[in-house]
Amino acid sequence: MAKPDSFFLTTPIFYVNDAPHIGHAYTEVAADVLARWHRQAGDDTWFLTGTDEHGQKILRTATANGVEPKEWADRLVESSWKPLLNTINISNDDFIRTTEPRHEEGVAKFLQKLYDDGHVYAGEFEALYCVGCEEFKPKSEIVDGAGEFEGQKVCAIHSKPLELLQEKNYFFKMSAFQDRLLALYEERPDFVQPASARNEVVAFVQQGLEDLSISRTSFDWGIPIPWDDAHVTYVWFDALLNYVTATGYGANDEEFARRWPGTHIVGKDILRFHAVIWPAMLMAAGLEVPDHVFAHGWLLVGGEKMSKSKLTGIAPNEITDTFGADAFRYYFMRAISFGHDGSFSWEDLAARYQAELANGFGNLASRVLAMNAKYFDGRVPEPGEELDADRVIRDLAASATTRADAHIEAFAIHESIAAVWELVDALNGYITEQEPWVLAKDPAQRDRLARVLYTTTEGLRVLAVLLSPVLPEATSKLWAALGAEEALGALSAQPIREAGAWGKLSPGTAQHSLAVLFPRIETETKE
RNA sequence: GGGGCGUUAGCUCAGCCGGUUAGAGCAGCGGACUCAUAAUCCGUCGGUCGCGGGUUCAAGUCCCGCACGCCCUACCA
Repeated sequence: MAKPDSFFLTTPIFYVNDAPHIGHAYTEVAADVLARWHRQAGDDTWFLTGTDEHGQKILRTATANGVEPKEWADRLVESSWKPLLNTINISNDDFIRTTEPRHEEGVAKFLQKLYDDGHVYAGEFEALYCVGCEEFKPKSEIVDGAGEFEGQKVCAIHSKPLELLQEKNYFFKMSAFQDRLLALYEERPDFVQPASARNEVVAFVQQGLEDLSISRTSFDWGIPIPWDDAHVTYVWFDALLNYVTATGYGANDEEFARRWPGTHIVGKDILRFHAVIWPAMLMAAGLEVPDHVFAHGWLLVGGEKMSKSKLTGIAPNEITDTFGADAFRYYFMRAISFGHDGSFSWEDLAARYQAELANGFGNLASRVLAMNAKYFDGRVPEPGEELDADRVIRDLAASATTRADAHIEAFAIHESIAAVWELVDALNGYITEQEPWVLAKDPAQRDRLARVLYTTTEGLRVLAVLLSPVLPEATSKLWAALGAEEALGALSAQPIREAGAWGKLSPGTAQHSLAVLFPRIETETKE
């Protein structure tokens, strides 16, 4: 059992053959925000991501490009996937590739363990095979034939009849875990989240589980089955194991005990692998099941699921080139209820950037620092007596911090940001009501002016900390401008759950000029 | 075929176990203010809560039916 404050978070590993699009980036950002929050809260955080590099598809494209599959994977990892993490500012602690020795050795150990314990047997895998595709087809790619193939099953891609073939495979006795899985979902209602995802999983398992074919012989780009090297491991079985092979399974017991079990963030399209197959595998191996499996929704573009085949796929840098990584992160985390499908549109992105980031938060920072510079020589003012209006802000800072943390704990990232944003809005309103520029004209109101600006400055300090997991770049600039870097140390070292405690910035602290955090972006003319 | 989800202001969405005149943000309109990235603040316009029945003193909120959209119904990562 990992320590109570252990927080091990994962994303699915990228299938290297894909082209990165905002769906991949969305998963990464969500996980990154959670990881950054927990890390800054002082939890023993470990954030893992990586790449899935085996399987027939990769072998095929590599061959088509005239290179070895490993070389092909190397190329894609370096040219596409690692740069993606950079583009959106992901703070992963580790990056595992399924072609690394630590993974291949771990998978072999895991398989051998299951085999030795009688969870694996040799059997016949019978399925419909497409000669055109040169592979067995999943049900989703099998359709009823028409015309001359009326009454037959045909390949969805080639529209040609499929052949029923057998292949000797090793099977994992997943069916034996049906009752234990159902008991798991029952006893731990938050194991699969959100509830809608849990319901689907329960309904699925209740229909009855079949055993899972976990080896292939028709190609060799994969991890060999330890006791029979004529077979390679089925890619999903291989891929899921990255979560434990990256944290020391079978190699570093201390590290493994420290990290596992973890929490998985996945897209709802691969929920079943993580909420059914994966826990069954772990049970068979005598390991703990994950803490949570959280399925997020899809990004909808024009009301449809985003996909590259429909030309709705958008590369993350198309957005970050114009709006920046912070805006990318903020937009998807704020505008979409985490766990639900969400609509993406350029109009909405641009509108929120303008209204919320530029006019709301960015401008707030500008006006406060400008007044400190103008009225207090660029230093944190020595505050006068606190009045009710000031106390309201202080209380809100504390309550927003508490609520934001609770929402993160519940994977409600959008709610967390909304709670923090109440402080942004309240500060803008407070400034307008207190009219510091009027106070500044009356020497008798000097203390009052100082209190008002002290309140807003502390408010900014709280915001910088609370928003740093979502807006790492902008908050870092703000932190430096507040003078907090010298006075309080690095932003990333500020305990986030205590951000709302008032009075951290001492009067007299020297501040610095702040470059515009979110510059206005000229509205593009639509063609 | 079976199962599940969704349908609330122009747009994107909140509305928990049914209970005062259905909410937010954005967009629109009017006003205030000037510290600030022509930004902020206030006010205001705007909804047959998909349709039809039913239960109830009371339904967006529970039940039944219908329409439209989407998802799942096992080995594509």
